[in-house]
Amino acid sequence: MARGRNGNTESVDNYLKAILVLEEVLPEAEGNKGVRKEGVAAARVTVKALATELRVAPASVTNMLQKLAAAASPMVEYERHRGVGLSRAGRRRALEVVRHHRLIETFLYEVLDYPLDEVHEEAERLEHFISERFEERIAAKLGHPKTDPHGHAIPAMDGRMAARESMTLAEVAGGGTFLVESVSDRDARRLRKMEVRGVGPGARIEVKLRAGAEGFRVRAGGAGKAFDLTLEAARDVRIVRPASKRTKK
Amino acid sequence: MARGRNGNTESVDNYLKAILVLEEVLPEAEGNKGVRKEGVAAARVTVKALATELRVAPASVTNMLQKLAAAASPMVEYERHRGVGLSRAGRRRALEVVRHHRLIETFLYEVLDYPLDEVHEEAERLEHFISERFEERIAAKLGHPKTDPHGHAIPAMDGRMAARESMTLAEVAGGGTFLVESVSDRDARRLRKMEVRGVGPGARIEVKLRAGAEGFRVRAGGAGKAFDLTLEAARDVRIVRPASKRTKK
DNA sequence: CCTACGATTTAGGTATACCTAATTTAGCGC
DNA sequence: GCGCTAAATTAGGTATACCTAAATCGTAGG
Repeated sequence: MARGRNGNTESVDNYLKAILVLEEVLPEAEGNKGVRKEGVAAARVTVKALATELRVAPASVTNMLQKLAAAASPMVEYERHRGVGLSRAGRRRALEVVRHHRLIETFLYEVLDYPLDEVHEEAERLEHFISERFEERIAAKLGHPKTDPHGHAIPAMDGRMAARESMTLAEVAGGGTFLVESVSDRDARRLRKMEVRGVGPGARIEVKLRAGAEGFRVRAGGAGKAFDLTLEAARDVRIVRPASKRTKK
Repeated sequence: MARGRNGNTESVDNYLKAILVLEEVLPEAEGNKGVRKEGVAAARVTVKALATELRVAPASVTNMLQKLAAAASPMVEYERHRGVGLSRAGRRRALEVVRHHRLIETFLYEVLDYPLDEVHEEAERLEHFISERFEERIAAKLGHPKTDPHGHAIPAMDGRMAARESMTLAEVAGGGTFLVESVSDRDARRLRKMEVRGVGPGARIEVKLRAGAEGFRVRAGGAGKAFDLTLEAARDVRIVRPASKRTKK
């Protein structure tokens, strides 16, 4: 039970969202070393990746995918043993849920003065249950923002979203000065840590490779103290290359 | 699945809320003609009444009550064939859900500029999913309001709620002038109709018994046009007796 | 080419929350 | 005190979304 405003259950929406995330991330993630067979549309998402992302047993994923793919107008393209991708309708819905999530986060932060590291959890729950009206009203109240407080782009109503030219901090080869585009909201502790150190969207950071160990040494905006980031953590920070004058709110 | 912020499912919360409503309404409703056996604590809510309120089959209610009553610390006092009542814990939770509902309604109306007749539906869904933090933040934003936009009292955090001295319009014997305390939000059409006619919380209305038919002829605040209300509709309007200077926001 | 391993799927089970149909119970009128 | 009826309960079934354990598939390495 427990259906969101549209006809999907909360579970289904979560599967769609997870597929979207994994589809977008795959071409950059390791384990898929840039080699993509020509002609093949988009990287297919594996059952295992979905199971991990959703913290669910692989068998549960297979079951759900079979059901989704069997629907009248499926949200998902699925072939046994060959992974899944979103159909056009599925992508539309997934982007709508992401839009909800990011608008809610922005709203909690801007209007309800939530601490930055608490917005994600609340948005994760509410994203499934708000109506179109609610979405529209908070978007209007916020002046139709383009990004959420973590720096992530908010998809437009029609599902379009600004393409990103950014890279993750983990991909930085030599070090240098960068502008922070976004910081992942998935780990609240890490997020708070970064926030305290002055690393947030729009911040200018200096990055050095860490001598000896893996990872980076980072100093924010001149003001902050330098601190270390593991490779793992660096993967959660997206940066823009040349530290131009470009400013993000 | 789909649990609200506490451990209850959405369904369980809805049962608790329904029991609360029926417990409070019973002593005034017909079919229970004021005769209550002395000593008996509170009117017990029947399975049938719950089934009707929740739009669910009676068998489903029996099942659910058995499960609720069998819990470690039950939210409900239930004996086969003798109806249900809320336990202390159950009443606390039910009042919390009502508090959520009414705060959300107020928030949607005041902050997000919802039309009055749309707040109920949205609140009905969201009340189960907001966190304590969300509740606290909107209450603060609104200045800890005492009533929602329909004129219903908002329970305090500790579950206490202003006792009401009001009566329903349906109980008016002869007619006269009254102050509107509240208008039920359960029927959006009716609510909109009343709003257009100027009948809302705080309004002063003149009431006459309708000649011939059942029901009432009502005129709001001198300004509005007179119109008819069925007995049914009159039961959804609560009024305060002497039309004193008392003002409600 | 063929095998072994990891990924995937199938089979069978749990819990929630509904349903309908059949049965039982309470209590009223006579 | 009996029977009748409405209310309540039991019995058995559905759908969702999980789970574990047991098969099976695909493919990379030998």
